[in-house]
Amino acid sequence: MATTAKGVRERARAQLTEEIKAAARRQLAEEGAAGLSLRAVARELEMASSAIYRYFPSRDDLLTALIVDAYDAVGEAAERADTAHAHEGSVARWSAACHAVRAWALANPHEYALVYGSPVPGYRAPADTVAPASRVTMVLVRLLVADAAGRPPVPPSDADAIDRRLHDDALREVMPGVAPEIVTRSLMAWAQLFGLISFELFGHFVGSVADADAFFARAVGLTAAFVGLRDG
Amino acid sequence: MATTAKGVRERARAQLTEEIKAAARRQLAEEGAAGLSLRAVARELEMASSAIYRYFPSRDDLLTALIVDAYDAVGEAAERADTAHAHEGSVARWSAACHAVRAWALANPHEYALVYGSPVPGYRAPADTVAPASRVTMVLVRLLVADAAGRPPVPPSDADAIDRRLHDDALREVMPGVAPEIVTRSLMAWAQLFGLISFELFGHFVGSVADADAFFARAVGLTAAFVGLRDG
DNA sequence: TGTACATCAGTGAACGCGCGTTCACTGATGTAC
DNA sequence: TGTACATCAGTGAACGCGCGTTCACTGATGTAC
Repeated sequence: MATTAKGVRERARAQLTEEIKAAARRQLAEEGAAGLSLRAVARELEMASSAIYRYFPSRDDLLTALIVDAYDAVGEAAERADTAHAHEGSVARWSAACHAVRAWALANPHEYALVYGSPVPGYRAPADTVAPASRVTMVLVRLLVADAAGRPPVPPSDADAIDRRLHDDALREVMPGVAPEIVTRSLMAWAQLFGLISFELFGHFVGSVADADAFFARAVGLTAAFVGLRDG
Repeated sequence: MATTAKGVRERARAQLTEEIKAAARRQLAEEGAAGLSLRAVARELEMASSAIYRYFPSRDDLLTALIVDAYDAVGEAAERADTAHAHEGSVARWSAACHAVRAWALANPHEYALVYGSPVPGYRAPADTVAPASRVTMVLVRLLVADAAGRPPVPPSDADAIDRRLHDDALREVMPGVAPEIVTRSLMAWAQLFGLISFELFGHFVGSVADADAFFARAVGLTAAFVGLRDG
C-alpha cells in the first residue's frame, strides 16, 4: 500500500516530467533553443511558471534533458537499424544505420539542430551528455571493427604512422584491428554523414540536389566503399 | 563642393553602418544570432537605440546584412586562395580553397555558425543571400570544371543516368564536361568540407581527433582523390 | 487502525531586467535659386 | 555669395511585452508509531 501510493506519486512525477519535456520540444520547433522559455512551457501546460522548478532546477537543466533525449533518440534509431540488419553484409548495415540517422533527423529537425547545429550560446554541456552523444558513433565503430575482424589483416605500412598520429587514444582503443587509414576515412565519413544531413535540413542543397532521398542513398553507398566496406 | 559635402555625409553613413555591423558581430559572439539585440548594439556604440533605425529598418535586416557579409567573407577567402594557387595543380588548388574556408571559420566561428549552423528561428533569408552563399561553391565548381577540361573526356556509361537524376539542372549547367558521378562526389565532398569544419568547431571531434590541423589536411587530400583530382 | 507529523506539488505575487519599435522633437548638413 | 527651405541623423520618452527566478503560502499525499 505504502509502496503503491509512493509509486503513484512517482509515476505522476515521471509523467509530468515527460509532459514538460514534450512541451519544451514543441517550443523548440517554434523558437529554437535560444528561445526556449520556461514560462511558455508552463503556459502550455496550464500551470504556474514557478511549478516547473519542482521538476527542473533551471532552464539550462531542461535544455540538458532535451539534449540527452535527442542524443538517445538518434542513437537508439541507429542501434535499432543496425540490429535489424545484423545478419546482413557490412554495406547493408552501414547503409541502414546512416538512413536511420537521416530519417530521425528529418522527423525531428529541431532536435537535430539542437545537438548537431550551432551550440546554444551561453550553454555549457555537462558531462551527462557525452555518453548519449557517442551512441551513433559507436554503431558505426562496431560495424567497422566487426568488418575488419572478418577479413585478412592488412599488413602494416609506413603511412600508418601518419594516420595514427591524427587519432585520439580513446578512438584507437575502440577500433582495434582497423587499419589507421580506415580510421581516418571513418572519421571523414562520420563527419560527412552529418554534413549531408545538415546541408539537406538547413537548405544548402537547394539548387544543387534534385532528389534528396536518392542522392543520400547514392552518397551512403559511395561512402561505404570509401571506408573500405564491401559485400560478400 | 556640393558633391564633396554630400560625399562626407555618405561616407559618415557608410562608416557608421560598418560600425553597427561590427558591434553586432561582437554581440553574435557572446549571445548568438537569436540573442542579437539592437539595444545592446546601440549601447555599445553609445547612441540611442532608436538611432539604429536610421541604418537598418529592423533587427532582421541587420541580421541579413551580417549573413551576407559572412558569406561574402568566406567566399572571398576561398576565391583568394584559389587565385593565389591558380598556376598550380588541381589538388593544390582544391586543398588551398578548403584550407582557406576552414581558416576563415576558425577565425570567425560565430559568423560561421550564423550561416552554416542551425537556421535562426523565425528568420527567413531573403533572396539577397543566395548569390553570396554560392561563392565558395563556385570556387570548387570552377576548379572541377577546369580539371575535367584538361583531361581526356570520360566515355559515357549507363550509370551516368542514375547520377544525373540526382542533380538539379542549375548545378549541371555550371558543371559542363564533368562526369555525373564526379558531380555526385563533388556534392558529397562539399557537404563533407562543412561537416568536418562544423564537427571541429562545435566540439564533436573531442575524444576522436587528436591533431585537428593535420587531420583536416589529410582529409582534404583524401577528398581530392575522392572527386578524381590528381596532380601532374 | 488511527493519529501526528513530515514531505511534496503546485500557487500567485513579486523582483529586476531587457527587448523591438514608434513618435514627436531638435539641430545640423545639404540644395536651389 | 547669401538666403530660404528641405533633408537627414540622432534624441529621449514611451508603448506593451516577455523573461528567469525567488518566496511564503496552501493543501494534498505519504510515513512512523
